[in-house]
Amino acid sequence: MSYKDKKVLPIGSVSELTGLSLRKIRYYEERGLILPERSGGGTRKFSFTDVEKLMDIANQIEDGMQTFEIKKIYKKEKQKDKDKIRDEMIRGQLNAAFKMTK
Amino acid sequence: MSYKDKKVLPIGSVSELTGLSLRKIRYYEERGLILPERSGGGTRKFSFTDVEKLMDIANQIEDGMQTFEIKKIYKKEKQKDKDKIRDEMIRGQLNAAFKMTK
DNA sequence: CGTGTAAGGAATTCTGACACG
DNA sequence: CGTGTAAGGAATTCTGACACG
Repeated sequence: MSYKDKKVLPIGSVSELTGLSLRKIRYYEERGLILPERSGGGTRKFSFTDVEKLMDIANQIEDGMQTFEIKKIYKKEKQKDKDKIRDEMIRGQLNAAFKMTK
Repeated sequence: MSYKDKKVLPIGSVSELTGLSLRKIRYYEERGLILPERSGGGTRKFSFTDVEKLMDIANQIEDGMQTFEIKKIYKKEKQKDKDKIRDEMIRGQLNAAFKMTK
C-alpha cells in the first residue's frame, strides 16, 4: 500500500485540499461514499485517495447527481474490479492447466 | 508538488507512521531537522517527505549521531542540490549560446 | 544532549439537532 | 436532499518546565 492509501489526514486538511466544508465531507461519509478510518478517540482519518474521490464526488454533485446514484456507480466500478481479478485468476488457472497437458 | 510534499499530516499520524514519540518529533523540529508548517491555530502539519526524513533521523540518532551533526549533513545535501541546479542552468545557457553561433 | 512526563490552555473534531427547501 | 449553523463535550495538540543524565 502506497502513501496515497494511508488513512492519516484529519478532516481539516481534507477540507483544505478539496475545498469542501466539513459538513459536506461528513455527509458524504454518512451516505457511504467514503470510508475514513477512526482514531482511538474517534477522529476521522482520510487518505489521499479519499481526497481524490471527494473531488470526483463534488463534481458529480455539481452536475446534479444524487448521493445514492454516485454510490451506485462506485459499487458498479468496484464490482468491475472484482470481475477483472476473477477473470485474471481463471485465466491463470487455465494457463497452468494447459501447460500441464504439454 | 506531489502528495508526498503536501504539509497535511497531524503530529499524531506522523507518530504512528514513524513510531517516534510526540516529544521526539517536536524536539527534532526544535533542532531544525524538520520544518513542518503550522495551521492558523498553530498545530503542526507534516508531509510524507517529513515522515521519511524522520525515519532517517531516527536511524542516525540510533547510530549515536547528534542532532547538530545530522543537521550539518542535511545542509550539505541541500547545497549539493543547489550546485546541481546551478550547473544545469549554466550548461543550458552555454548550450543556447553555442547554438546561436551556428 | 535527548527524552519522558505532568500541567493548563487552546485548537480541532465529534455528534445530534434545528433550519431551509 | 444536501448543507449551514450553534451547542456542548471529547480528543488532539501546544508550550514551557522539571527531571535525569
